[in-house]
Amino acid sequence: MYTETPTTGSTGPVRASERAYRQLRGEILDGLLVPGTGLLEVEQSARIGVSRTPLRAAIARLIADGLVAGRPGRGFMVTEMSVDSIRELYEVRRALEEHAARIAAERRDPAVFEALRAQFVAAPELLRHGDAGLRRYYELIDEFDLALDAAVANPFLVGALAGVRTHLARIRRLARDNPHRLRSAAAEHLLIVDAVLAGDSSLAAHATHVHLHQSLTSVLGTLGEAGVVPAGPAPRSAHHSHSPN
Amino acid sequence: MYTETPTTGSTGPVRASERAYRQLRGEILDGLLVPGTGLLEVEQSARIGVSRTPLRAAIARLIADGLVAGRPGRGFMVTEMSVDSIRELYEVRRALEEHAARIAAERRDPAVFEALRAQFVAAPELLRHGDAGLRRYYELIDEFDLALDAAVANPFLVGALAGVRTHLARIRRLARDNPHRLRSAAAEHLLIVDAVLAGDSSLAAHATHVHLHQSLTSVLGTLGEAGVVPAGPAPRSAHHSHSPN
DNA sequence: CAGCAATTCTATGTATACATAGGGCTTCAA
DNA sequence: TTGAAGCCCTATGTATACATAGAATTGCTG
Repeated sequence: MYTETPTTGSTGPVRASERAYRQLRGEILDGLLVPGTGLLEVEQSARIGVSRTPLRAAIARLIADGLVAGRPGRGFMVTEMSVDSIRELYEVRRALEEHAARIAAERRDPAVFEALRAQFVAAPELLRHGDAGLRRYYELIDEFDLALDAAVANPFLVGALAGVRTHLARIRRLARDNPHRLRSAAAEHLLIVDAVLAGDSSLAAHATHVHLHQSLTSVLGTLGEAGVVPAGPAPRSAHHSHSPN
Repeated sequence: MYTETPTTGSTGPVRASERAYRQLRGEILDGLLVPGTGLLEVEQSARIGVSRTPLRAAIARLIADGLVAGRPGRGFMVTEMSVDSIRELYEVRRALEEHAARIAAERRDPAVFEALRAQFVAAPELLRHGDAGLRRYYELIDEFDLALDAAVANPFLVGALAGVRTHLARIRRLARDNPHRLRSAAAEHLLIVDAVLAGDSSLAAHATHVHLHQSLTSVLGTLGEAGVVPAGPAPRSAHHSHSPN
């Protein structure tokens, strides 16, 4: 309460670069900044209300996240999400999440996954409660991811998964899940949770594989119906591509 | 010798931030900047010969790479490499490289891996030629990695692997490989190449698993002999940990 | 009318000056 | 002597002014 806002609560760091980063990232993930949009430093810094310096820091982080690509001389651009890149993303996601599920089954805290299990059992009911239920369902997915992260207890793996999930958020927005798919997904999640609870690492990995296969199939199906860019020139270099040598 | 050379050829971008990034990254990977070293902006910018602005950009990239961690208020620090973090790194590395090997076996260009095969067959001979041979051997490993990257043709996976390999370079420096281990490693690589050539994705994955297991065992053995930090407080967050929400 | 080249304009890259926050040290009091 | 409180100093965070490179446009020439 020393500044202007009384008590913002948990929003501790009010650094300008942090604000710029969160706003731009949110807008890209929400699709407000359409892929291909050129990000001009002066324009964006004026819009967000920060100087060019913190905005450059924000853009640097977005480039590291793979959400923004810098053209050689001319400006920056929100990266595209082609169907090919979605396939590629799921390829990495499978590798990481299968491994994470396998490890989680070995190291999990039973109490946490018992609680998750109960919620996934109730998920189909949840999905009958319109938009609010849908939001709650996605929160449940986030809790599941967090529980998995805590179980694997591996900063490298968690970091890699975080990078994948970033791009996943963009895809989730493109492909509007239908209720039927969501109910199936809940059942698949339940199986994974059960496997983790039982300490069955092999089943956890295979169930994750199946779930991601179904998820990708659904996403590609939705995108096939709608008019999404069918192939695209591929988003050069997903993560940071600063090759030092 | 990079500064005043008239035409360095392929080294196009002479941006100050790029120079600072490469120099700092190289020094961290080579162990010149000991883990735990505090990086002061003014000090480093004066030493490297750039202003604070490009140096901050360089540090931002190093943070994204996981080589540098920023303390809340007070400065930056070269991240530690504990034995635990090495185990964690190899856990991710196994997941990614097994998957990459599996995919490479399906999509590889036979000619490329034929050439690699010949070189790995000749590797044991190479390792009898002292330091020059050793350098050539490591170049061969790099060629192998590049061939794998080209075969998987997945920017996301390649990017994730690049991140892992960055940290691996630091470990490689800590754990001086003995000639016996290198000969075994060459044989293991040969098996992987053969599996990829044969299009046997399952064998490629399993051979990679075995190779990485042996590699980790060797590294941990070497570190056990020498006096390396046995556990450490774990390097908080390997990759970027800017949680937006 | 088409192609090439020079110029200009724009947006990034860099440097520096200023604001601010956090930590360490000193000093005073109990 | 020890504890705490306040001051100072240092290092990061931010803003702005300047340099520079690349691209598009426009004009000229064949």
